[in-house]
Amino acid sequence: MSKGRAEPAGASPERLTIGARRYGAASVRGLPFANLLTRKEQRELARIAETVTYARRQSIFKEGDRADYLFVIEQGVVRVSRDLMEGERHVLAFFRPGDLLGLAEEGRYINSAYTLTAVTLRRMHLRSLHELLLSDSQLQLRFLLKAAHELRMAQRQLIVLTRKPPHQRLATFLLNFMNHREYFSAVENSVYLPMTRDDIADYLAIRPETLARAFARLERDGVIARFSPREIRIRNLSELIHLGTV
Amino acid sequence: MSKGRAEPAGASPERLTIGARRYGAASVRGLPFANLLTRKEQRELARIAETVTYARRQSIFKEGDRADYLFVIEQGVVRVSRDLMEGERHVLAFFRPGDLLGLAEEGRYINSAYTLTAVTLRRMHLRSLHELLLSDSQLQLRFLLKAAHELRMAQRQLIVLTRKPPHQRLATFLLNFMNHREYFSAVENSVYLPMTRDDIADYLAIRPETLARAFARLERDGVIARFSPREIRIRNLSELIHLGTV
DNA sequence: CGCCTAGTTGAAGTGTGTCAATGTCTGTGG
DNA sequence: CCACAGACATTGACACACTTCAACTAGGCG
Repeated sequence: MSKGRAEPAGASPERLTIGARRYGAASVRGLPFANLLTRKEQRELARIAETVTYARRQSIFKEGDRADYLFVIEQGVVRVSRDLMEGERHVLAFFRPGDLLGLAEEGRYINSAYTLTAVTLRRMHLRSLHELLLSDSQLQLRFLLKAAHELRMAQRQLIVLTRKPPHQRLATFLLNFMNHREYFSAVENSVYLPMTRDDIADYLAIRPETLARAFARLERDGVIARFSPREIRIRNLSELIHLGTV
Repeated sequence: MSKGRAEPAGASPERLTIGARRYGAASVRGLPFANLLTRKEQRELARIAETVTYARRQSIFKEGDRADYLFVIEQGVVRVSRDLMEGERHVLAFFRPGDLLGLAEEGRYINSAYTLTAVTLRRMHLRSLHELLLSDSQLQLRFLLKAAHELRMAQRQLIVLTRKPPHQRLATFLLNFMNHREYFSAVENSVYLPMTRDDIADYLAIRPETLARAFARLERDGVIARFSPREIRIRNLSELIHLGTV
């Protein structure tokens, strides 16, 4: 069964092996995602994009850095966060393949981006992207729809974080991750979480201790089981959905 | 001085008189707003837009309604909210002139919109807007930038609502309103709030009682003074900024 | 002028934050 | 491959802030 180890440091990010169970490959095409790029649009972008790779646990950019590029994630998971006063930190999102990275204001990134796994990105100079979007309005519409999608997600998250108790925030979070093949094994009914408890706590706007109690509660109520801190088995999906649906 | 009365029910929304003090006229052009439309772009939009007006305290649309139109606010204030379980409600925004109204998903509005004052809107059929945006990529870029702006605001709000105590959320809220000529009188240093305490509480994700205590605290600390529930005088701006800046 | 709604204030309950200690994993080096 | 160190995660006890429940006040509209 599961040995409960974390993902191997040198592993290719598209194949994460958890115990004996293999988590499927990530692919930009074929993900159950709204607003993804068509092949033609990807080719268009490829003309102005260059591929860059980052190792695990590296900073891509920090808030306040000059924003020269917009990134599209090809592979891996990126943590997007903002620093608050006195070492506090808010995690705004965990971005995965297909997501757009690099929200800026007045030429500066407003968030920091950090790789949780090895990551492959396509980056585009804002200047050339600007030109391309003006010349290809179908492509631009994709970006607009993607932005609208992000806006809906942000509003959703706002409601979850301000109105739901910790165990329901956690339920919502787990459901989110179950929607992504790379980190959900349907055979074992288990989710692999590629981030630490501190990351999740900062994402759900609670303390790590409170998060631990939320995990304990879901486990006590038979909703989940914990193999290891990062591998969670779903034991009662309908109850999880009941708790986690906004 | 101020008679502390609420805005007159039949008043034209572009001139709100508070006591002896007159609050300036609202205008789409000239507002200190990023991402506003140029005159040329407004003419473009005008071709497919029709002007509609709503009286005060009316529903424009409800969440779940078929989304046929996107709205641009010309005059007045619109409350955007989402219903939660059991009569609870979250207010996502108070929209003013220049704001885009009508975020939808799968052909349905995801929020409800309600007028707090008399409101003038321009509404555009999504179908014709879709066409227009594809044919005018400069205009589409405006919409994209506006969406990015909304996204930044949502992230900001997320941090305020999850990390700041009630009196600081209130400070942030008051500062927001001070940025808008229609509701801020520089001469008297006073802000007029066109919504009820319940609206503000639902926006700040606190109970009305907690909001009342937050008002009391800012007043006790000499930051504000209350003429009437809806008219607030700013007594210590730098402290308000200190408290309310994210 | 009086009723009804909106707003404020007080007192008690509850859940999350905080502080501290213990337990457990992970990734390193031998 | 194994063992160990340090980071990560969990659990318990207590404090405090917001919520809840209730009473009271004030303002606006009929």
